[in-house]
Amino acid sequence: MARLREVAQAAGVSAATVSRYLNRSLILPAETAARIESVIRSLDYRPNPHARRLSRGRSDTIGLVIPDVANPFFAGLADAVEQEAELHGLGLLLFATRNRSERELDAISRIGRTLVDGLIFVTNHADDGSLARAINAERGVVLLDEDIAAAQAPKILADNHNGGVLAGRHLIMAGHRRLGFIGGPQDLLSTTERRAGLRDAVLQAGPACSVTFENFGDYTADAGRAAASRLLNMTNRPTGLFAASDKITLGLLDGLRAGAMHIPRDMSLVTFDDVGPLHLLDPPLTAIRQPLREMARRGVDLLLARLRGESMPEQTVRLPVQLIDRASVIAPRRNTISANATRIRRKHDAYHQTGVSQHGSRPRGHNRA
Amino acid sequence: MARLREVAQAAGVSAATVSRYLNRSLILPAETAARIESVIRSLDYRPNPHARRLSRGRSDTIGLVIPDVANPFFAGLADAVEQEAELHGLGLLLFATRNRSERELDAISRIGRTLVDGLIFVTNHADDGSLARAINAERGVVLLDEDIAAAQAPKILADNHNGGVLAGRHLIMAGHRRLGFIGGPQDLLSTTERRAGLRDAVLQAGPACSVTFENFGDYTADAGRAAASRLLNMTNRPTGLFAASDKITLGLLDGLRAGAMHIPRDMSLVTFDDVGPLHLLDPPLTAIRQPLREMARRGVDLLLARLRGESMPEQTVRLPVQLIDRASVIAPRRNTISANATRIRRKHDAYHQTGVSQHGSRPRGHNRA
DNA sequence: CTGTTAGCGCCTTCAC
DNA sequence: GTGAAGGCGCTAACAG
Repeated sequence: MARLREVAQAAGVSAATVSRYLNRSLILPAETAARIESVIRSLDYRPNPHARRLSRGRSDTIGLVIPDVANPFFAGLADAVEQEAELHGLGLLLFATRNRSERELDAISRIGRTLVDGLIFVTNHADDGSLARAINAERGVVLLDEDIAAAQAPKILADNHNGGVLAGRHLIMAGHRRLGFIGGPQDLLSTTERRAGLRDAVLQAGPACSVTFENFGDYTADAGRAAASRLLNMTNRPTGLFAASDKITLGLLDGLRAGAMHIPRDMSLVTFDDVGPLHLLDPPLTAIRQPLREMARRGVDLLLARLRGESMPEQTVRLPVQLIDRASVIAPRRNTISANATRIRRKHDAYHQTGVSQHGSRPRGHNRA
Repeated sequence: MARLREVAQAAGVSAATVSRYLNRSLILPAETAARIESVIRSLDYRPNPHARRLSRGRSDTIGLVIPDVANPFFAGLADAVEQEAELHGLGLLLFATRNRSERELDAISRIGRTLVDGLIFVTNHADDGSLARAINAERGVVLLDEDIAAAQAPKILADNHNGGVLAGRHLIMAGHRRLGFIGGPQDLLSTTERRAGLRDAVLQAGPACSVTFENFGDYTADAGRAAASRLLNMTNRPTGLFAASDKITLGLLDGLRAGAMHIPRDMSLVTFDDVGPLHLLDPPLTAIRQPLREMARRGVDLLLARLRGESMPEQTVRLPVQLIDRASVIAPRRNTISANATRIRRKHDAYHQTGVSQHGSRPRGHNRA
C-alpha cells in the first residue's frame, strides 16, 4: 500500500507538500498539482487514517450512544444521525447501551482517548449523578431526545410539553372529559413534560375535564400491557388516552385487545413518537410525531460547532412536534359526553391549525429544512 | 493524558515491559505487576488507540454495511451485530448505504486502510459485478442475509427455500389451492429462493394446487401496495398469499385494506422476517421468522476466524427459519375449497411439528444458543 | 511557497 | 526476563 513519501518522491516534491496539498488545498502550481494527482491515482494512494489521527489527535469520527438499536424510535434516530455524519465526512461508531451505565461511561471515556471526537448521546434511564459528572468532564457530548438534568451540555429535545398539550386538546376537542396518561419512567423529563402538557390542556378546558388515570413504567410494551390491565379493572374508565411512546402503545393495544376493548370505539388514543407502522394498525393511530431527522441534524451540527471550538451557550434546543391526525380518536360514547362539550369545542377551534392531517403512510427520505 | 513511558518511568521499568505486560499478559514478578497496575490506576492511563492501531496495522473495529438502519429488519440485524461486536471487544462502525454502490465500495475500501479489520456486509440490490470484484479483492468480508452470487466470501444466509416451503405448506394445509407470491426484486437470491420454496410446496401438493399470482418489486411497502392494487383488479384471486418481507406486507395490508379486503376473511397471508410489531396488527400475522441473533453471531465469529488467519472453506451457512403461527391464515371461503382438501390435509399433518405456535409478543433479549 | 525535521504513542525485533 | 532503538505513516513547526 502506497505511502505519502512514495507519492511525494514519484511526484518530485516533498512529503510535506503533498500532505498540505491534500489537507488544506494549499494552492499549488497547476502543473505540480496535476502531477501529484496522477501519481496518487496510479499508486492508488489513500492516507492511513490511524497515522493521520495519531498525528492530529482526533479521529473525524463521532459516536452514537443509544439504548437499543432494535427499537424503531432509536433506529430512526440512528438512521438520521448516520446520514448527518456521512454528510460531514464523519465516521459513526455505534454504542448500544441497553441502559447499562457502564457502557455509557465507557463510551464517554473514549472521547479522552480521541477514539471519537464527540458523542451524540441518547439515554433512557434516570441518572444517579455519575453520568452527568462524566459528561461534564468532557467537551464533545450532545444530548439528544432525553434530558439529563445535571449534565451541562447542549441538548436537543422535542417539545414534549406541547406534545402533551396537543394530545390533550385533541382528545378534549373530540369530546373527551376523563383522560388517562400512560407514561414512561416518572423520573424522566420526557415523561414529566408530556404529562404536564396533558394536564395543562385539561386545566385549560375547565373543571368538567380531568385526568382520571395515570400509569408510569418503562418505555416498553410490557409497561403498556400493565397499564391496559389496570384500565380493564377500572370501573369508571377514562374515555381518552395519551400514551407517551409508541412502544408503550403497542403493549397497551395488545392488552386492551386481550380484554376485548376496542379502539377507538371504547376508548380513544393518542400516541407519541410516530415511528413504526402505526398508521397500519387498526385503526391507524393518531400520534404526536417527533422530528427525528431534524433532531439529528441539529445535534450533529451543534456537536461539530462545539468541537470546532466555537464558544456557544449551553443551549437547549426545543424542536416542535406535530400532531398527525389519523383514526384512533373519535367522540366518546354518548352517555359520557358532558353537557357543555359544545361550548368548549368552540373555544378551542383555533388549535386545529397547528395539527396536520394525514392518513397515508409517513413520508420518508430527505426532507431537511 | 498519561502515556506509556510515563507509566513505565513511574513504575521503574521500561516502556516495552509495560507494553508487553499489558498486551500479552507477559508473566511478570507479582510485585512488579502490582506496581505497574497501581501506577496505571493512579495516572488513569489508557493506551492511545490510534498509536496502537498504527503500530499494529489493525483497528479492532469491524464495520457493518447495511442498506437502511431505520428498516426494522436491518435494525434488528444491526442490534444483533453490535452485541456480538461488543462481546468480542470490537468497535462497530456503521455504514448505511441506502443501496448506493459507491457507499458500499467506499466501505470495502476502508479495509485496505485498516480503518476496519473487516466488514459484515448486508446488501439489498443486485450487483453489476463491481461489488463482487471489490469483495473478492479483500479478505475480511462476510456476507449476511443476502447473497452476492459472484462474491467469494463466507455467507450467512437464512434457509429461504425452506421458508417458502413452510409458508406454502401452511397455506395448503389450511385448505388453500390458489396461492399468490409477492416477492422482492426478481434478481435477488432471497426472493428467488423463497419463491422456489413456495412452488415446491405447491408441486408437492399435487395438480389441484397452483401459484396463480406473482408480483416482484422492491422490498418496500410501496411494492406491497402495488401488488395489492393488482390483486384487487383480478377476477379469480388467490386465496392464500406469501409475502417475501415484512415491509412488503405492510404496504400490502395498506393497499388491501383500502380496497376493503380483509385478512384473513377474504385472503390468508404468511409474511417473512417477523420483525416489527406484526403480532399486533389486526390480525396478528403468521410469519416465517429469520434468526437474526444467530445470523449475527455466526457472521461475526466467521469474520474473526477469518481475520485470525484460520484457513476455512468459503462456506455458506444456512440458518433455519421458523414458522410462527398466529392468526392471518384460516381456511378459504367454502366455495373455494377443492374436493380433496381433506386428503391432502392428512398427508401433510406431520409438518406441524416443525412450526412454533405463538400468539404473544416475540421474546427479546439474550438467547444465544 | 517549499523542504527538513521532529514528534504523535505504541509495538516489536534485537541484543543483553 | 528486560531495555534500547527503530518504525508504523502522517502532520506541523521551523527554516529557507
